[in-house]
Amino acid sequence: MSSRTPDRTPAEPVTPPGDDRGLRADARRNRERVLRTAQRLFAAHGLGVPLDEIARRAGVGPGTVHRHFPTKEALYLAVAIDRIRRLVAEGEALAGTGDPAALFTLLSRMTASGAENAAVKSALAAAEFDLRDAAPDAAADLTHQVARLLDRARRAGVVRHDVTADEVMAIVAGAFAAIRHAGEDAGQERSAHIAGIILDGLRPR
Amino acid sequence: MSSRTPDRTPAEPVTPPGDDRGLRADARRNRERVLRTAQRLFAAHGLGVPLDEIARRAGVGPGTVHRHFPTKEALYLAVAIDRIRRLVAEGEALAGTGDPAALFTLLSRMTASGAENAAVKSALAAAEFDLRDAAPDAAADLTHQVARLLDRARRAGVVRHDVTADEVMAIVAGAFAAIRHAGEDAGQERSAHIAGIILDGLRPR
Amino acid sequence: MSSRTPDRTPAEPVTPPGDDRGLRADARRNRERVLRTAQRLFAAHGLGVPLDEIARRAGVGPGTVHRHFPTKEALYLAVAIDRIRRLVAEGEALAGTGDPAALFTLLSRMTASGAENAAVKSALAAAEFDLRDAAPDAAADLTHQVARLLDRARRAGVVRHDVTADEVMAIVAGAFAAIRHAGEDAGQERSAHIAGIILDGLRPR
Amino acid sequence: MSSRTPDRTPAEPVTPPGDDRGLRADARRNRERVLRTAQRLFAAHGLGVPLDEIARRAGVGPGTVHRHFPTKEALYLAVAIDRIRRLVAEGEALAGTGDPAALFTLLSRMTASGAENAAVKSALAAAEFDLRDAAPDAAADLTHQVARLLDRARRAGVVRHDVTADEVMAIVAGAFAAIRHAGEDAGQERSAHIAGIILDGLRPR
DNA sequence: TATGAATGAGTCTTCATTCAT
DNA sequence: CATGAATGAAGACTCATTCAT
Repeated sequence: MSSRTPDRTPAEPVTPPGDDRGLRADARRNRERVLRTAQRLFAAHGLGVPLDEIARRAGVGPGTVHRHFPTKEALYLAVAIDRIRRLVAEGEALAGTGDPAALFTLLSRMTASGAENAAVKSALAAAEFDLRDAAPDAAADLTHQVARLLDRARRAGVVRHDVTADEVMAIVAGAFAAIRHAGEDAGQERSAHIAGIILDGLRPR
Repeated sequence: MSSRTPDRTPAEPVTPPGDDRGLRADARRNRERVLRTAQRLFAAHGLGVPLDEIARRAGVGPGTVHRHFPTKEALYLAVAIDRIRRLVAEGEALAGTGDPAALFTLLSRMTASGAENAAVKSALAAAEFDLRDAAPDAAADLTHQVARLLDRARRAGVVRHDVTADEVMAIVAGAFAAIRHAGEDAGQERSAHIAGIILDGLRPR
Repeated sequence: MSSRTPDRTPAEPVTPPGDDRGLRADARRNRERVLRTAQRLFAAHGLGVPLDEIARRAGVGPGTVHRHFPTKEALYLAVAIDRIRRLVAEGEALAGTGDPAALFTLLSRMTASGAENAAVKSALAAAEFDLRDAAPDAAADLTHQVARLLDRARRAGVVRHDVTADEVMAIVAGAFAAIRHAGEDAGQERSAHIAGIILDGLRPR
Repeated sequence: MSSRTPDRTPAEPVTPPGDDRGLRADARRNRERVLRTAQRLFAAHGLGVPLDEIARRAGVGPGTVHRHFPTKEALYLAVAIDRIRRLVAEGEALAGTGDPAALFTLLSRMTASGAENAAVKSALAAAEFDLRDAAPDAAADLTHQVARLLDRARRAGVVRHDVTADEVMAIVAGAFAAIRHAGEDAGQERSAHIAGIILDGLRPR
């Protein structure tokens, strides 16, 4: 590349960056495709999906997967962290509204099923690896976000008092599992119903 | 049982037998050891534990594991079915008491953590294979048992009306996952608390 | 056994003995059943048949097979030697008739298909182990028998002169293989035809 | 070929390609090495040779063998099909010469021993798996080729009339077995002699 | 002695990771 | 940088052989 095109990079970080800053456009596109494909496949078939399969579905070679994610665990992590970042961002936005029931809105969104959340369901519910060990920062951010909303809800009297943010997180993970247990084919409505029942347990008696 | 009815079960083992009737004494002992070891290891480390590891820990050769459980899937199943059988038996006993809240007693027992239930947690929560496909009879028995108790609880007005037996099963699976998510080290009390919150969602508003 | 029944063993060796002299009646019967079953299964499915399968089909436990034939190779050998012994006996009988074409009669009988010879076909044709290494005596006996008949046929001018007994043996092995290649379902007639063509090659031009 | 026809095959490899077209140079080289090693070892020690041994001798890892031949059976097949392809090609060439005795030339070549044919000997003679089931096309091609030459030989009166192409194939298989039976160490001359005697059976009486 | 359960070395196969093209 | 072939350490499973009942 000639020195005539130096003005390209400074404008970059519009979208929340992963670890893909400073990559060539094609490299970034590949990283993104691998990440999305991995989310889809992990969610659908568990963490046992072969990397070669992910590479094939993403339309790249296995070597490319390893260039971006040096080990399989790194790919798990990237998938989970990516989802969590989005949830934290959502929580941030909800916190801005001042709604005392924002906690439930966030939790509902988290459990609202659909392909989008499948990866989180899988990653958290499967518990085959523990996010809190692997990506303490991201997990802490999310828990912290939840803690803020929980605090507010508590002050407004819309949530029971004997529950901690950690427990809320565990219960959300449980809701994921329940939905997943109800079956892939359960449908939005059924899933929402189940999640609703579980979240109802959080309301004051 | 009073000592007045000694002619009923003298030849019968006390615990409900698995598929191990008619085996030689040593074979039954080994089968049992493998099954227990598998429960423990699956619960602790997921379904990915090598069979050779299970064999080693059970103090037998890998061939012995295969004699009793021809494939790894057969071992998963045997573990899960064994646990479910016990739950069904518990449900049977509770049904006999006439307590209208027996449903919650059973669910609490199901979720009551401890090594004993760890395998069910793992087997159901992981959902890496679906019991309802693999052992329809055992799963149906359990659901049926739950349905009976749910019906009674409904008539007594101690459970919300908009929930089905299948949904209760899903919610229990969710509670397993939540407990598991809370961590191996969470302790009985904490686990019971989380399960309690989730089950509270089932009570009438 | 009391000393009052010492007259039993001397009368034994009426049928050509295997290695089963001095066995109890039931033990001998088991040995025989294993041998026949092995012949049948080796012929039908090759030397790879599991010993457990042979045991099961013979209606005995695997331990019993090993009592009589300490290794699998010992069983191969016993099967092959048994067949060869019978062929040598047949050759002996034919040699007594004085028929100059007795060689062809023997060879035809050897190739005459049917279950009876299947084991030899397998054992010789497969050549997965070499009889001449493993049971030099039996093989030498048979070759020697063939040599005698070959010599006589030669003197009568009914066989080509440029062929040795070893080559005749090889050609017979070839005929076995040809019949086997023609298919299990070929039928007596077809098999005889093929064997006939091959043996015709031995006649003087 | 004279130098006057250079425009026919410039871009074509000389040996008929297997399924290795379009492979990278190193991949093709490895595939070839595995194939040749497998031919050699199958011929020398039967189909029971461990894949790991083949890999080791070929100087590749076991995974590489599986990349090219996903199962062991696929490797058997590839070996056998490769040999048959060459024989069909030879038959094709011989058919072009117009020689009425071309059948015998082809059969002699087929039976001509040496390392080259060892694999076919093994594959056909062992009959542990049936080519006609596994690779009907290749086997049919060869039989068809033989049928053509047989027909021509019959019209020229150099072969007996009561023999079919299938029987010729069986007899060739028998000749393989006979040669093999005569021993690895028999030498070209001895092998040719035995094969000659067997093929003589095909000539008119 | 017969049985059949147990053993454990050995087999095929998979797949995360490395490296030549 | 991307590709995809190669690697090789496991993993599930088989089966000849041994040994307790």
